[in-house]
Amino acid sequence: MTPDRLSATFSALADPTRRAILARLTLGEASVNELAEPFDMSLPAVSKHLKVLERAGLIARGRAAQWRPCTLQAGPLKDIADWVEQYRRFWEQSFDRLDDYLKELQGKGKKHGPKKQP
Amino acid sequence: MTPDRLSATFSALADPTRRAILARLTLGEASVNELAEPFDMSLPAVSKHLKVLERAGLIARGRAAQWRPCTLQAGPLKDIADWVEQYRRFWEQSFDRLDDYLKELQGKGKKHGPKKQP
DNA sequence: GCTATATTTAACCACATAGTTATTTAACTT
DNA sequence: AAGTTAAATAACTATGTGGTTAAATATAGC
Repeated sequence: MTPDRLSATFSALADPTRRAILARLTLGEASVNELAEPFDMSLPAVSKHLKVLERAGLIARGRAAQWRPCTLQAGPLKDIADWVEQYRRFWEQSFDRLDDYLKELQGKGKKHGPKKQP
Repeated sequence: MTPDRLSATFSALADPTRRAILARLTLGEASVNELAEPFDMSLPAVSKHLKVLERAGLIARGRAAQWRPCTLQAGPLKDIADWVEQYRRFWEQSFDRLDDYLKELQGKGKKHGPKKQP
């Protein structure tokens, strides 16, 4: 089965090495050797990570002599942002509940705090 | 190695079945059977997906008689939102460039369109 | 054409993932 | 106690992932 784009993007982001590569690319394009330099890992391993990022549409690769400079392509990240945005009210709601709880702890003197079902 | 929380979250979200389960849980808590119903998949398979979601902190499981109602826990999704937000300027920049390009195509008569650095 | 540099590909290994069916555990019902 | 329902676990299979080392490819420079 060909995995959907969103799955491919989440999957690509589920690895700290790949996220670090993306972070590096926010500073500008870089060669494979430059990208590999910070990692205690062979070059082919990094090359594989780049292939995953490329297939997810998160990087593009140019050609300049024997170098293949990589550049960040943030399009799929917008998809992630849009997807997760659907859930915003749920985590804000959680914080609201925590907030309510803390307020209740502080205001012990008050009756009972708000109830959901009276 | 114990994978970091962000990796675990991205990894959990990289599967369309699990994302569908989370979507279902936005409507309220549900039993394992209820969650499994839409999928052409055995119950143990769904049970495994739930375990992945639970270990990523994306759901919590209660107890009510022989049912284990699942509820959405959106906390880790905020981490995703915060992480991806770092990259917003990059996808907006891409759209800006596309926008500039379209404007340039339309306004052929005008001098050169607005420059970033004057 | 030869050699050095940059990168990819091939072949392999260990382990994780996503699914299956069969069995087991837990709690309710009668 | 026996049976039913809900869910998890066990045991297994197939495939994917992340890493390795060694070999192949592509380009630049002499």
